[in-house]
Amino acid sequence: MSKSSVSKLVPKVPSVGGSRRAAYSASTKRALIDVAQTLFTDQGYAATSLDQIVAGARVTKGALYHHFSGKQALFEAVFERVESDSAQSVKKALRGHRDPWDKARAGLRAHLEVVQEARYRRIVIQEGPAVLGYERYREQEERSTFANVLDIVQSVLAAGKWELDEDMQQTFARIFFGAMSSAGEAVSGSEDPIAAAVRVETAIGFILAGFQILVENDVQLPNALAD
Amino acid sequence: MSKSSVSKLVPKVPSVGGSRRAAYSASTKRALIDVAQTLFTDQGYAATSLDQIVAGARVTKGALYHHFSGKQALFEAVFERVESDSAQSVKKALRGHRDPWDKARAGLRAHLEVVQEARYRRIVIQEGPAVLGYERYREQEERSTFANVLDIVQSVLAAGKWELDEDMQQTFARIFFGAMSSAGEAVSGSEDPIAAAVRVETAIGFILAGFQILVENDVQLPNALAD
DNA sequence: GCACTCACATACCGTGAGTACGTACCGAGA
DNA sequence: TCTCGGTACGTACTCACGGTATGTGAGTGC
Repeated sequence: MSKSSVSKLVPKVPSVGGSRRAAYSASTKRALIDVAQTLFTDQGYAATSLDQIVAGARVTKGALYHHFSGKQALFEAVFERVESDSAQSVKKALRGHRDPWDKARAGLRAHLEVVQEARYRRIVIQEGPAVLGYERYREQEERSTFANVLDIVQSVLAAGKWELDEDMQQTFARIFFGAMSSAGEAVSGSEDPIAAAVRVETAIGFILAGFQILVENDVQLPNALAD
Repeated sequence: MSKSSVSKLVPKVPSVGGSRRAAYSASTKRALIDVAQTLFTDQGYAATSLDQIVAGARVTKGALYHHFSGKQALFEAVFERVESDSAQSVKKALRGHRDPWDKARAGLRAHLEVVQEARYRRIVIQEGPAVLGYERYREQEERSTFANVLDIVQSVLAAGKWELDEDMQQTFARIFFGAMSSAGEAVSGSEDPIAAAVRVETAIGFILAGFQILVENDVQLPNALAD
C-alpha cells in the first residue's frame, strides 16, 4: 500500500482554454469519479467508504467535498457517466438502419451488450433506484436509454398506418423497454450467456414478428381487456 | 410521541400449541417486522435507523439482535413477507380461468394492482436489489412473482402446438415479466394511473393478440436475428 | 509584488450499526 | 416448592463512516 507509484501528477485534461489551475482541478475531479466508479461497481454503494475513494484518488475528503456536495452527488456523477456511455453505444448501433424492424433488432443486440457490463448492471440497474431514489432514477433513464427505445418504437409504429398519440407511444416504449431490460438479465444471469442471447433474440424476434403482422395489416387496437 | 398508548401487551399470535413464552417472543418478532415494514416503506432502508424501529416496536436493540442477525436480515424478513403477499394475491386472481388468454389478462390486471402498492414498489422494486444484492433478489422473485408469470406463459404456450424446451419457456417468461413490471411503472409513475392502466392493458392486449395469431396458426419460431 | 481566492488538507463531530455482557423470567425436573 | 438452565430480552459501549469547520499554500489578476 501507500502512495507508491506516483504515476502521473500531470492531468490528462487538455489544458487548452482553461487556466493551469482549472486543468488540475478538473483532473482530480475526474480521478475521483474514476475511482468511485470502480469501487461502486466492485463493492456497491453502501460498502464503499469515502475514505477508500479519496485514498484511491490520492486526495483527501476536503477535495471530494470541494467538488461534490456528498457521497450521493458523487454517485450521481458516476451514474450519469455510465448511463450516458451506454446510451451512446446503443445510439451508435441504431444509425444507418433504414428498415425500422432491422433497427429494432440492432437496438436489441446493442442493449444486450450493454446490459452485460458489470458497471451498468451494478450502478444503473442494481443501485441506481435505491441510491438516487426512483424519481431521479427515472428522470435519468428517460433522457438516455429509454430515449433510444422510444426512438425505436416510434420508428416501428410509423411503419404502420396507425395514429397513436404520444402517451400511447410512451406506453409501448415502456413495455418494450422493460422487456429488453429483463431480457438482458436473462442473458447476463445465465451460465451460458451466448445460448441465452440466442434464445432472447429468438423470442423477441418472434414477438416482433407478431407485432409486425398486426401493424402491416393495419389491425386496429383492441379494447383488449374490456369485459 | 412517547410510548403513550400501551395498546396491547397481549400478543396476537395464537398461543395454541406453543408455550406462553414462545407466544410472547413471536409477538415481538412480529412487531419488529411490522414496524420495520412501515418505516422502510415510508423512508427507505438507509434512512431508517434501528433505533427508530425498536422504539416503534417498544423494545430495545437487544431484542432485535436476538431475533435477527442484523439490519439486513430484518429487511429480508420484511421483503419476504411483502413479496409473498403480493404473489399470493396475483395467484389468487389466476384461479378459475380456463382460457389461457383470459388468464394472462387477469394476471396482468392483478399485477398492475400489486405494483401500485407503496410497500411493493419501495421494498421489492426499489430497495430490494440494492439491499439484498442481485443474486438473493432474483432467487426470491424466482419462486414468487416470477413463478406466476411462468405459469401464465406456460398456459399460453400450451395453447399452441409448439414444442418449447424449458429454457425457451423461461426466456419468454422473463421477457413478459419485464414487460409487466415496466408496465407497472408506467402506471404507478403516471399522474393519472387509471388512464395509464387502460393504455397499458390496451398495449399488452395488442401484443398478446399478435402473439395469439402466431401461436394459433402454428407459425414457427424464426431465426429472428440471423444475418 | 500584493491581495485575493481557489483547491485542496487537517482535525473534528454526530450518528448509527453492531457487540459484550448483565438480568429477569418462564418452564422443566427433583 | 425449590432449584436450575436457558430463553428473551435490556444496558452500555465501541467503532466506522458521512459530514463539517477551519486552516493553508499555491496560482492568478491587478
